[in-house]
Amino acid sequence: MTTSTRDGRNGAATLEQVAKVAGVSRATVSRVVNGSPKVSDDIRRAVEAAVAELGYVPNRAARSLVTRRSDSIGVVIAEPSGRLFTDPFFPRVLRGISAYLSSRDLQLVLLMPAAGETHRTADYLTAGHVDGALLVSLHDDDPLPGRIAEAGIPMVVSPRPRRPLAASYVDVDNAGGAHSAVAHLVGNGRRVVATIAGPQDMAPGVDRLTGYREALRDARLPSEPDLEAVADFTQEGGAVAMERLLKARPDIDAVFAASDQMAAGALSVLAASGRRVPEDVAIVGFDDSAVATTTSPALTSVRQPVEEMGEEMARLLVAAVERSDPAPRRVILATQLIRRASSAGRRVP
Amino acid sequence: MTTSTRDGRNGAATLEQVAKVAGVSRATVSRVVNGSPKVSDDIRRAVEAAVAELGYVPNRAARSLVTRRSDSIGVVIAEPSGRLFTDPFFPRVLRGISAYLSSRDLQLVLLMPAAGETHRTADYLTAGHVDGALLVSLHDDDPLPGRIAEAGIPMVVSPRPRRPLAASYVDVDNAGGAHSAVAHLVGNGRRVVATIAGPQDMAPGVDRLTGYREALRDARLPSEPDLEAVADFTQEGGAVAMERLLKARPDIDAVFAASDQMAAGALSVLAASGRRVPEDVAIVGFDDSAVATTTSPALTSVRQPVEEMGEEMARLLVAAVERSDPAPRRVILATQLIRRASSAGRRVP
DNA sequence: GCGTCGTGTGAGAGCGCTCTCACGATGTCG
DNA sequence: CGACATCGTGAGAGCGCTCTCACACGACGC
Repeated sequence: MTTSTRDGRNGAATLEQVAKVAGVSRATVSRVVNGSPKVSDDIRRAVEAAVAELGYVPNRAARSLVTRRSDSIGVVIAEPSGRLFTDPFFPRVLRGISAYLSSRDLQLVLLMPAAGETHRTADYLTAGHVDGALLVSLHDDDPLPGRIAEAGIPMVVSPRPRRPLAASYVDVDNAGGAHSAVAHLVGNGRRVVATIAGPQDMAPGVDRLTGYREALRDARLPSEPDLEAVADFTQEGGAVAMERLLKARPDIDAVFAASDQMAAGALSVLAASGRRVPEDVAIVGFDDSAVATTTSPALTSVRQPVEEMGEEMARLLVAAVERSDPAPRRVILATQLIRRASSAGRRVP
Repeated sequence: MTTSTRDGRNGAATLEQVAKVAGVSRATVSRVVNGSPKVSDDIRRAVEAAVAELGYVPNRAARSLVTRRSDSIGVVIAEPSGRLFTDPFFPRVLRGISAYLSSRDLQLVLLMPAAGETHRTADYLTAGHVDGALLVSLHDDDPLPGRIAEAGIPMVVSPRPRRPLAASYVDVDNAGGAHSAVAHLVGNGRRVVATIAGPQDMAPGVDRLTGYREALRDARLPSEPDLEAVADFTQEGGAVAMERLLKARPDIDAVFAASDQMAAGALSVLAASGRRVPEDVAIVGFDDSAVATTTSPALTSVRQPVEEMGEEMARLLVAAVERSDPAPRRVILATQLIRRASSAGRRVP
């Protein structure tokens, strides 16, 4: 290392300077920096030495200008879907996304549009500021995916969109997770298994309900409307749903809630009604969030590989951007049932 | 609107084309787009019409290349500080940051470096890819702020750094919040008030402990080492600390925990020891996170204006970038005590 | 020994924008 | 009525990079 090191930003070295130091042309330095194979070994070494000496970092703007790629990916996290404020789902997805993008030297541009900013967000994404978009947790009626598809920008969404959409998606096996939860309850001797379902305008809500029904059918238990209450993934919603269920069917001996938050709400209602958990009523949640361990008793819950989802989304998107491969792909990740006290033991008849 | 609309990205209109349609020069269009005052009204209108007609959006890369500004801000969220996975603090801060940046048409580039990537992150930030940096929740020994300061990149950190640092910061009034929590407990007739403190290598941990001590002093209650246990903001840590406290001082009648997670851990230990909350022992948490309402009883907690913190950080940073004003500023936001069942009522002596 | 090819390198154009500077038109003053 | 500001506009350079194309050079075949 000699005298000249990078000094902040304004003194940043340019290709030109590296070329002069290495005694080659600008074009050759560019080739080395971009890993072109058609450079002789000795020249490559000379250039690399010059790059190191000057602390050269390519100017992204200049490169983008000519390549017409921004080397950045937009990540859209939609308006507070309750989830935003109650469990650390988003940071974990972002971690997964970030890990993959940074390994590929891509920028993660985060967009958290407020309500009513859909238009603005779509404008931004379609203006060529990003090479692709990752859409997390949109509602089914959001016009964003449509606008992006129209503009021909590659995208990957999660969860599974319920309307047909020419886009790749990544999701967890919601139905399978619900199925395993209910099978677990039935396996413990429960016979009157209710569910507090999530909102039916999002795939996770729908799929978890489907999984519940299929598990009952597989266990040859009747699936009754009385045993199903739809709520909104929140604690308050879960509490209200539980009250409704108990009123209709006081003989309930197990509950599968489609989120931990709703399970927590149900728990307080069960306690208030004088029922013991898990002795009288067993309960299983979904998400395996922080809440699951703070309730008493702690919640059995379905864990999803959240970071992995983010990583997989990023991987699919980058592949689509690079190969400009329009064939949509689907990735479904497995869930895992985490057993805790809320569904322990076996009911004594 | 005529035939020519923007078609995705490649067909994007350029200044040149807008100029031709409007019948003026490229320079004039540039002036209009950038809001220069020295353009006559009729020409301005003509240009604006042409811009609308062509759906013109300035090319960020080209602009950056000449202005030598990236119009983007780096936001660094450090390695899982526990907090990342247990409460929705980060999404909320990000929301605040995002809201302000998008109002100023600035890109939010998110960095979530994994352990050991500090060097890489610093390289990125100092390479001129961003105009400024927001550092959230770093540990005191993180070398990142130093590197950034060295490179002369504007930055704002949160929480308050404990080592002297020539940077602006935003934080909540941790000491004040803790003080109000303890005053509340004392006001309810509690006399043996313990605390489960946070890690002492971060300002929030230190400041909340300080607030606790000051409140005891103000209430003319003795501050005893026996009544203080340090934990790590997690539920497990809180449980262990509570056990330690009970062993040393079985007569404890109130606990101030520096996080809701720790309060939740303490709650389970108190229950296991046969103590009733709030009748025998009252407890107050900090953060007012989702956990606070799922425990039983629900936790009284100190609420912090998280979104506001993010917004304020962004505001300070943008001001520093624009005015290249190196004078560090400090902003401390007020907290609010949210009363719930865990500290209700009054002890019957 | 001359054409032909392949291979590594350099010259140069140009990506879309901003910004300085020059210039013509208009207004102001002595 | 000429000298001089003032103001709005246009011409043109140049930001740092990539990429096409031409060229020099050695290897090869006839």
